[in-house]
Amino acid sequence: MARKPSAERRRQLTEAAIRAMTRDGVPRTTTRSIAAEAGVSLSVFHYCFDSKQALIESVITTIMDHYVDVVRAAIQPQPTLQETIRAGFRAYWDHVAAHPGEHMLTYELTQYALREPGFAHLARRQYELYADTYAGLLEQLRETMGFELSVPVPVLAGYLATMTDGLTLSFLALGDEKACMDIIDTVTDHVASLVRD
Amino acid sequence: MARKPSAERRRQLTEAAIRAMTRDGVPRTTTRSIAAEAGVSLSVFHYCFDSKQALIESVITTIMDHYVDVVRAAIQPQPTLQETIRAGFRAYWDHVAAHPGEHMLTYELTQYALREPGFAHLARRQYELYADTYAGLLEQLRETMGFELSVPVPVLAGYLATMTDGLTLSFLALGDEKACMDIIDTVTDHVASLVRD
DNA sequence: GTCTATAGGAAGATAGAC
DNA sequence: GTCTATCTTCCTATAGAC
Repeated sequence: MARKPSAERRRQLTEAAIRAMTRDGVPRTTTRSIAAEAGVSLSVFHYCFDSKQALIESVITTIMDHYVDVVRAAIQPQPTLQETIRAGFRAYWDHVAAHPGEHMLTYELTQYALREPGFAHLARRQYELYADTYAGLLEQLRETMGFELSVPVPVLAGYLATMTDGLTLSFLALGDEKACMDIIDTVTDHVASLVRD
Repeated sequence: MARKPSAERRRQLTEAAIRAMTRDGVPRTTTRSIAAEAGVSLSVFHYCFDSKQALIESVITTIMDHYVDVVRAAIQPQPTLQETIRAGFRAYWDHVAAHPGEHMLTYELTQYALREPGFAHLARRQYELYADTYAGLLEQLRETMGFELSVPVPVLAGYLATMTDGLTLSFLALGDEKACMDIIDTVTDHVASLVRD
């Protein structure tokens, strides 16, 4: 195999791990299967990462960045807040339907982080990031569109983040897209009712 | 060890498995640790269950029954729908705060069921049960209190189930009880606004 | 039904040559 | 930096005596 600098190998192994975990689930993904997916031998793995734990930490931070990009890309300002929320949910939803395994993986990694001693801060950061991303977008919309909310921005952001999370999980378990759309409609109507011009 | 009928041993092992999984997480719980927790030898385990998979199926169905009991016990009719929802969330919340590990376990088992071939129906049944439980309670309240809703009962039930699920996960990751209460207040206000006498 | 003992394999991590 | 070969440990599951 061609010699590569360690940093690039680490990226390569992290991406391979994400593919393997998406396909097989976190508990069934072994260092061997990751090395095979990356096309390198097992000892290359341990040359680049001190342990499997160290790789998983790299996977978690990488996945989190991907996830925030998805949410950020989904939310594009529309004429009204209600339309923005609805379009945002819809765009996010297309991503979930197209890549369910990736979203399932985020839940598995959250569970892993909550169980593994010393990893709890990663789960916390993940959920803070969700809420902060929504809060930033709401704040931005509030300024450009000039409306007021009858609920503090951080509370509404937490509400939307929680809703997104619950809906995704429900869809992964039930696969009932229509039920999710009905709920999204209820939520968007609710958000619209919180706007005061 | 005293001889016991197989059915009782199965119950004993299932309860021991739930304790071990709550403590150690699903992936780290081995047949050995379960047998040890139950105070029996490893071969007793395999005498009662064909495989580890068979035991986990027993664990999932048992946990689901427990969970529905918790939700059902939490929701007691109050003078108004809003108060009922609020009191229900609060009672459910006390259970989550008192037994976070148990609730974390339900998510781990959902993930397990979604990944394991032939177990997907268990995850689906679990989420159907959540929604059906809420729908039954809403229907019951609607009849005894005589109100109408501007949203179909199944949709509102799905909304509440999704919200419960998302909130629980958020609490497990962040541990921010106040943020959850703020969101619950927003939700209860929302539900109240859907009532038409 | 319950036990001890063990088969048989797969996991994470390392050794040492190149 | 990368390889093959191996160490050590732990797993699920079974065999066979009592």
